[in-house]
Amino acid sequence: MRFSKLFAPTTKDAPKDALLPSHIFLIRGGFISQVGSGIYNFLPLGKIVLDKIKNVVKQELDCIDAQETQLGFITPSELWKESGRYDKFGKELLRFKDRKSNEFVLGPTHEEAMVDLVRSRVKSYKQLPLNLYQINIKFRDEARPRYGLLRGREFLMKDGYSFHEDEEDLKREFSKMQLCYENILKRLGLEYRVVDADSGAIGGSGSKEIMVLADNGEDDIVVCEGCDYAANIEAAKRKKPDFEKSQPKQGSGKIHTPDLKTIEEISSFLEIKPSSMVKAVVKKAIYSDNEEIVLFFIRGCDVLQETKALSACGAIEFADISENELDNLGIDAGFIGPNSQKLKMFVDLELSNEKDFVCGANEKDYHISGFSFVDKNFEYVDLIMVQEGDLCSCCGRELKITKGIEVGHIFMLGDTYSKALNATFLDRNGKAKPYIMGTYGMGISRLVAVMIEQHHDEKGCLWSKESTPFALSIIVSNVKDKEQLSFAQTLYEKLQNAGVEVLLDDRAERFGFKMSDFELLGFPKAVIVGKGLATGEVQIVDRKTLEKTSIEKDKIFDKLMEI
RNA sequence: CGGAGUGUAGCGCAGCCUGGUUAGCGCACCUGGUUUGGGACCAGGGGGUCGAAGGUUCGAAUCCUUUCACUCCGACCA
Repeated sequence: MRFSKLFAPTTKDAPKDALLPSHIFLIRGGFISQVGSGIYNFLPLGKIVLDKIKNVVKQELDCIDAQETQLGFITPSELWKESGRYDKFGKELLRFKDRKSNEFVLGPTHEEAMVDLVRSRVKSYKQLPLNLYQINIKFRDEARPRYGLLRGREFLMKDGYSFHEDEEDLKREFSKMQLCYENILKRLGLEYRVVDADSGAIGGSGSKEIMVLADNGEDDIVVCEGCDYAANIEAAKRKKPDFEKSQPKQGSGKIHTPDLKTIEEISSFLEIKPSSMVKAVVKKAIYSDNEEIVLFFIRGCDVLQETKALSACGAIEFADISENELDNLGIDAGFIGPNSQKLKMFVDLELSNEKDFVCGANEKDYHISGFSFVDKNFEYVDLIMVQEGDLCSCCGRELKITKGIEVGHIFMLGDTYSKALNATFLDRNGKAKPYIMGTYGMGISRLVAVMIEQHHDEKGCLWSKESTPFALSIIVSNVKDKEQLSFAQTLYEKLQNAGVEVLLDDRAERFGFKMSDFELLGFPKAVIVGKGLATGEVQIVDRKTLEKTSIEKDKIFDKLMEI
């Protein structure tokens, strides 16, 4: 490709909306342009990168016998109603009607559509397992699109679905998919972690997220320094710490604590450690058909992890709760305890069988000490947020918290969808049974941004070998110099014939302008054909180090073919 | 969905408070010339229903009302 013909409008200034490096450089380099909130055009350079990443993903998937399909972007609402997600999915699901008033949705994910495709055609265990995927546009009407391609409303995603006769076979496929995803990220040159994840509302028996490490990531992930344990903060576990015990001088029983509501106030008043107290967290849980107040009890020094709390009570979300509402229920905020509680409540797992706590007395201005969980029949679940410095439950080393961007999520779904959609096959005993399913997503357009988020410098992009739009740019320093131009052109044609993806920067611009563009666009290498040519030399520039190496002009072709 | 902000040329902005001929500036763009190893210089030039609708006024980019779009913080994010 000749740069003089390439549609790549680069700019010197960043658009005011762009904050993250990936967003700034993709816009400045003319890779993408914004159409509307969360919707982007891909210009030629962006399209090449997108296709390259797509091809890597496709190649790796085809290697493990997954088969590519393409489902309709627009899905009839019927299917969504059948699975029950039409109402559950919320406002992210864009619904509309056609001219005949038939209802449709823009596909945000395709479990329903894929099950529908398979259910009438796969009726025997002999046809299983089956792994189908597509790489296609998705639309989710996000409440708040942001960060360019990282969180768009319209985006390109690879979504795959596997069908099995039993859980065992699903587990086998799940591990295979994990390896496949890891191979994809290795080929793209990305540093990543596979982390335990919360399965969320989609349910199923287990899920893992593939996180690319990046400072601007939206997710907090917990990683162990000693072993390969890693988890999303929403699902992270820790080794139960050895808490120092402390008792109030007042002894056990009811203690008058006028107007002392917070953990800090009471712990300093009674001269005890927060870890010897029980904290009550009140939430209003919203379900699809009703709502209720739920109490969560955790150790005074801990923090409630909301996602864990949500899955404990099975609610869709938590809403804020006002002092008035508490008053109406006869609850004194600041004095809530687990004892003889009428409301629905959950207790953190680490508190089970522990004793000697100070907690609220369920009476204004009073706390009780000496409270024991021993032999108390509460519902114990993991509720706490892992903090930096907690210890790993696997190896006991320290846990660190770092930022990541979710680029893939793999689920062992089980039969949730196949049951809901009545999708069954005949097993070895001739009995009808719902498929056991897995689902596997990977954000392709998000990966374009992630490449830059992880690999850039202050001047621009740093594309890896598998993702770069061009392997090499030949920069003609002065196109009016006939020698330079003709040497560059000859080299360009030779390289092209040898199958190298090469760009010839033959624009009538000054040297500095072209170098800056090269740095912004981020191809791995450039050859400068300039004034050195008079003495028989050209230069190779390495984008990463920005080092220039002079080389005899007659040896440049062979040298380039080596790299 | 709650809070804040911005819409004036392709991009970045000034003008608005205090209404007054043809609405400015920088970058980009076009023509000619000089230049050519780090985003050149000189000269000339093109490009705007001032987000939209309505109102006040002799007169609106400017004041008022409504509305739309976009951005940021938060909530949310199979």
